[in-house]
Amino acid sequence: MLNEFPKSYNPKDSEEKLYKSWLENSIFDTDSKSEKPAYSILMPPPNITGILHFGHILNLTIQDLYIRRKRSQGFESCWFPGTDHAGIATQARLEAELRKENISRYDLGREEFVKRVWQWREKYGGIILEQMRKLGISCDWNRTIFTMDDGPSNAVNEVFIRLYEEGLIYRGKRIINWSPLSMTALSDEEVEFREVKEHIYTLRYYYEDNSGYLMVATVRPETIFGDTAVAVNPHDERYKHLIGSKVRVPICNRLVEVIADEYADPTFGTGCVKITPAHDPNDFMVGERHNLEVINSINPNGTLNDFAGEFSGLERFEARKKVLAKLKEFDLVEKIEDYTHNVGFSQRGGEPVEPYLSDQWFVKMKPLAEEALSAVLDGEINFHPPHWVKTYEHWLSNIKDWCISRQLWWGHRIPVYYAEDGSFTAAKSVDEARKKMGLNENAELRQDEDVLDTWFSSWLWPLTTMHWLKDGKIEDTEILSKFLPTNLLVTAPDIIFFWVARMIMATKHFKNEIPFKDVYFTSLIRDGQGRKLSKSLGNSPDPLNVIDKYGADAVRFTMIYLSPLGQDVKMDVNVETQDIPSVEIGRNFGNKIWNAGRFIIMKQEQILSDSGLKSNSELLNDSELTLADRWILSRLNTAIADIDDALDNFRVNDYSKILYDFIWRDFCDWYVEIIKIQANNSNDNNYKIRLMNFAVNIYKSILQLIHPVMPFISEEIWQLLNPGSKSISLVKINDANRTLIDKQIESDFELLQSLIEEIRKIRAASNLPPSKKIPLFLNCKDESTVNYLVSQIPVIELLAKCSDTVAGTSVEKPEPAVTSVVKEIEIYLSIGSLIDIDAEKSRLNKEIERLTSLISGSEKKLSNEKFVSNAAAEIVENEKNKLANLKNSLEVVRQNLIGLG
RNA sequence: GGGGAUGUAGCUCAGUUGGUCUAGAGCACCUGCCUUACAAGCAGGGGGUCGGGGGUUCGACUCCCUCCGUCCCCA
Repeated sequence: MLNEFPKSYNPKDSEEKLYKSWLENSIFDTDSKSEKPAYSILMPPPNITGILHFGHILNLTIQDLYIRRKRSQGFESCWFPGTDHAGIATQARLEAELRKENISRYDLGREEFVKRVWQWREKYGGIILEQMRKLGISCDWNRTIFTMDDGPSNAVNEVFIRLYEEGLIYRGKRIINWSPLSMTALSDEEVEFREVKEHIYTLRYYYEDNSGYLMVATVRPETIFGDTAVAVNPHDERYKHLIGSKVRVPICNRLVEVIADEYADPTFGTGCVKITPAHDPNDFMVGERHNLEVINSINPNGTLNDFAGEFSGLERFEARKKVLAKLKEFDLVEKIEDYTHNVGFSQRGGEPVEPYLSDQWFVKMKPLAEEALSAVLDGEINFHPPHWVKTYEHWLSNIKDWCISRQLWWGHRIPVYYAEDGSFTAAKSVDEARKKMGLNENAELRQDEDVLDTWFSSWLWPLTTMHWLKDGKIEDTEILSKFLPTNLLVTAPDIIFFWVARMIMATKHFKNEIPFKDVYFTSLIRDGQGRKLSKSLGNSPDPLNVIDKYGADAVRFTMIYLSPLGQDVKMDVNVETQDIPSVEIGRNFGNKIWNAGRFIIMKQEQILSDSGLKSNSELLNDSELTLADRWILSRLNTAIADIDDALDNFRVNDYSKILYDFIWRDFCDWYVEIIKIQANNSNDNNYKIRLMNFAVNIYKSILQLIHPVMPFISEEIWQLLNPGSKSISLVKINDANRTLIDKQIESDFELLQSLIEEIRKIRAASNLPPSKKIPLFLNCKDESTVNYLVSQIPVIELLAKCSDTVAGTSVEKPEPAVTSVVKEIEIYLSIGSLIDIDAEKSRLNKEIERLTSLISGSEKKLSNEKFVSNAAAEIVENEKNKLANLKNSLEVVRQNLIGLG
């Protein structure tokens, strides 16, 4: 037995073995034909280039917690896993590999390149899912999908075509966010704004007749080659006379008109602003209003083009320096000032994005946004914490069209076909396109070169995971009718727009259904200094190492324990050792549970072997239940009810604290100690067996309660207690039995606890060694208290290290003694010569001081007529009782002090 | 500039509709214990004018105003 139950829990021995057995026993598999009520969660698909980080750990733990809990409550509990293809990241990964071979994707050609990406994906794309298994998560792996699989791809095509036909997808020439590094368009959401310290340059734009110049301020002098006007505000008196005249763009000497437009802010800079329609979204709009020429002077890779003359081919920031030098050379710079402003950076490559004029595909968002907004505002979908609703509402109310085309090769190629005359249509195939366009079957058609934004497939996740339009036709699958809407989505708030909002849009629009009922936005993980975990700061340990050191259960529990709803999680990170020491909380707790189990099992076996009796499953009779037995039943059921409440309201952090306090404080510190007493004080072996069966039952409930967050250790011990059982998660968990919750018993027990704690305190204050048993005298106010305490003498004596207890209503104080009073029970410890009179006097004096100040506070309150007349009768009554109690205690302490001489 | 969150013990946080006793817990710190489930443990202790100021109220950590600090999102 001891082999099976080492002194401390070793997760390494259990985790791999148990996970394997769960898979072998198909514990996580689900059946859409099941009669059981459904519960489902969609896993936010990690991308195939991803590796596990602490954000995932928190996120996955919360999902697994709910899935496992619902499974044990008898639901058909299905967690849908999968991965997304991450267009830009994956393509970049492969291009980096190709660079090592000294080739580019153009050398390979599109078809070959895509083939290589698939090969890469086969090899590495599942790594993150493998890593996730180390955490013990219980998703239905049979249902794993990948956004580039045929099913999801068919759905993407179908959706694109439908939206196109509804007029919700259109092609347009617009200024979009361009990534010069990835050489593709980005959506607005993929751009991050950061404050950057730069300069503002005031340049001289000479009048046509060179009689003077206009001062024009710009932060981007390298874009002058695209200037096609200078704007002033129509109400700006300084420049009114110049409107309609021409000025000379520095260096290139092109003449451009001075135009009047409200966009020019008279209070900013000189009040004159150069207009470069191809390189600034605001300028573009000015250009449209004034019908200006649009000159694109920058190449897709961020270098200047031939419009820049001698600067052609220079990278944009390099070009800025060179252009500036030239401007200075010609004395065209009026002044240079420091200037701090916001610059957009690509979330992917990290480089500043280039506002870029190009043909792209867009989704018209307004009509989709309206449905999505009302689903949340009307309470069909609930956000936790609810304050995210405001963010959501703000975004949807100010929504702009979504740029969905990407100039990449890896992704869903846009299902649009162009004829030679430039006309085009969206279709599932060339043939269908020809038919739609009324062309003969030999007509040459060219498919759009671009692919779709990865999120254009992710937003269909609630549908594609359930095989909607897998074949392009069937919209109502058995899975959908069973599991949609899903119950819960757990995600980081930074993808609320990218993904959450768009899934609501798509599911509403295409299926007229909500994708999920509740959305839990997880906390951000930060280090001890409040910084985000990041590779470059080196404060982001590999979760797999941490799991390896402490065990998956410890990591899971600690994360939940440290993560309050709606607030960031701070975890101390030791950068040198790449350790997270606070995971000890979870490890220690796991070990505590382990040892409590170890004790109960060992005790049970010891009783059986000592008595020679056979084990049975008889429990304690009602009449045999002691106060402590009833108390632990009451506490257990209180804990179950509280846990239900916490989890129903998405307070996972409370759930972990309820468990921690109940298991450690109530069960281990008090109940297990009392079991020892109850077992040792009885000669009835059959009673002892019943007692231990009773304790084991409580303990099994504990395992079931802890299982959602600590699946491995709970399963491991469950197997020891129930040899042959397939899994703890297949055993239905009981609801709270509220008839066993007894507040009177709890308060009786609290009196016992207070008494024991008070005795321990005065023992400690008198430096009495724990090994020394002290005779105890208790003087009580009434007979019922005496009777109650007498019944608890074995417990008091053992837990407070006392002996020869005398309890009564007129117990004399022994001399010399250390003394105290708690809840109107006078306590005397007869310690003879061990007493330190001076120390005892000073302790009592301190106590008198404390009580006196409390009494004066209470008296003041009660002498306030307004308090007595305004406050609720119950409150006043309580205050009076409190005062009486304090006065009584004070009197006792005073007498005790006098007694010391 | 707009919106949101947050400020309670050295650190991380609880504190439910204002009165429950004397503001709690974990970690850290100090003291004493290998009390045969657990030293990854047990028992005890010190430590807070609840960010500052004002207001409402008999009574404010809790409600209102204002200021200050920190963080996030959007423009």
